[in-house]
Amino acid sequence: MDAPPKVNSTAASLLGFLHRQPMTGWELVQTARRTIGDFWSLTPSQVYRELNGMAAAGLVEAGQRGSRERRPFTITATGRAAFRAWLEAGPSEETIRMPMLLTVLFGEELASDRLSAILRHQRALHAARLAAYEAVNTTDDRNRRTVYQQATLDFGITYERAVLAWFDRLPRGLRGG
Amino acid sequence: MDAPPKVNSTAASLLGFLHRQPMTGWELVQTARRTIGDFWSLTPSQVYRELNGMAAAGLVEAGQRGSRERRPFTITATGRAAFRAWLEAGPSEETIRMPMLLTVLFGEELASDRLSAILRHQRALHAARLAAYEAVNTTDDRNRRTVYQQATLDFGITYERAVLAWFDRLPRGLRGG
DNA sequence: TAGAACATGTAACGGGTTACATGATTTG
DNA sequence: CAAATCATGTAACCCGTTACATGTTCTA
Repeated sequence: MDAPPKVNSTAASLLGFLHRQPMTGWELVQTARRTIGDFWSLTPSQVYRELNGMAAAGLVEAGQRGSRERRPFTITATGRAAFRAWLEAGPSEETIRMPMLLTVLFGEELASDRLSAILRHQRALHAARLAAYEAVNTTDDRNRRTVYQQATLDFGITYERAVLAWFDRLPRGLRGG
Repeated sequence: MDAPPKVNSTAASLLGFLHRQPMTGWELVQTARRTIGDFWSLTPSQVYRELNGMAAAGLVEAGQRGSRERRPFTITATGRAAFRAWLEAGPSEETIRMPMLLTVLFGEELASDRLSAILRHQRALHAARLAAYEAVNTTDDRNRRTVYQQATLDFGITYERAVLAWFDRLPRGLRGG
């Protein structure tokens, strides 16, 4: 009857990965980078801290230390319940923070060639990200991805294409010569 | 020769607004919500804390308290230098955090009608945001907006349209219905 | 004139970021 | 075998969020 402890999205994601098998902190870092890194950033520090916190709260259990101080964590029944509660609650509200748009908004204070140089650089970063997504999308075997994984990849591609289209529709004054 | 103190994007934005005239914390909150609120969230608490910090660092100066404990802040020469340094440096790297995509990725753990209900709700939120942007774009006098303001508005519209298109291309299993 | 909304803050917490430490393993 | 890199963490800081307090002005 006790409600399971509330977890944040980072902790919940770790619990999600631990459903399949026990993992060490490092393995979780790698898994997270690979599977959610494109839309949910995290650092090793966070992972180790969350694991300690979740162990204290009984959501995971630490196993025996192996070589190199490596310590596998196993999800508990409480951990599964906490993950499920987080998932059922639906996504928390998206907080949009776009540093580039701050630069654009205050752009009149900048020399116009400096602003357009900054924007061209930003465009290149987005173009590179799009290329990476499309490479994965076309090269890798599609059947290796679940519909859920494919949906997140599609989001990335759709987003980056839209951003590039925005760059290319900027007035000349901002886009540069 | 002394490098100006480094400021974060929130503090820098406040300095940007203070270029025109001295403002109180509350006025800054309103101005920020109105002009950058769509792509840079901030709370009154942050504003008051940043103002105190910047006053201690000599970037702004607090004026006489007026009625209702109201206290106007004026930007200093150091403050202008710090703002300029922040602006010249270009935007910090965008950290993308999309809680909704976490829900999608772990979606196979959810009952499929629950997932599609969540996604339909999210779609409605984005549709509402797009409608609000487009209302501003078509109703308000375009000549009241600088090219910089128009560019950020265009970004919002482009982004929300792309997100809606993504929703509408999801496989039936995720979209429901 | 009582209650609502406005305006101005402080305090505490949560969690993301950065810096640092240290032993294990790999590689030149 | 020395240097680089891997792996595992701790500590401190920064800053966004939430909760709370309090006086002021407006409105029914």
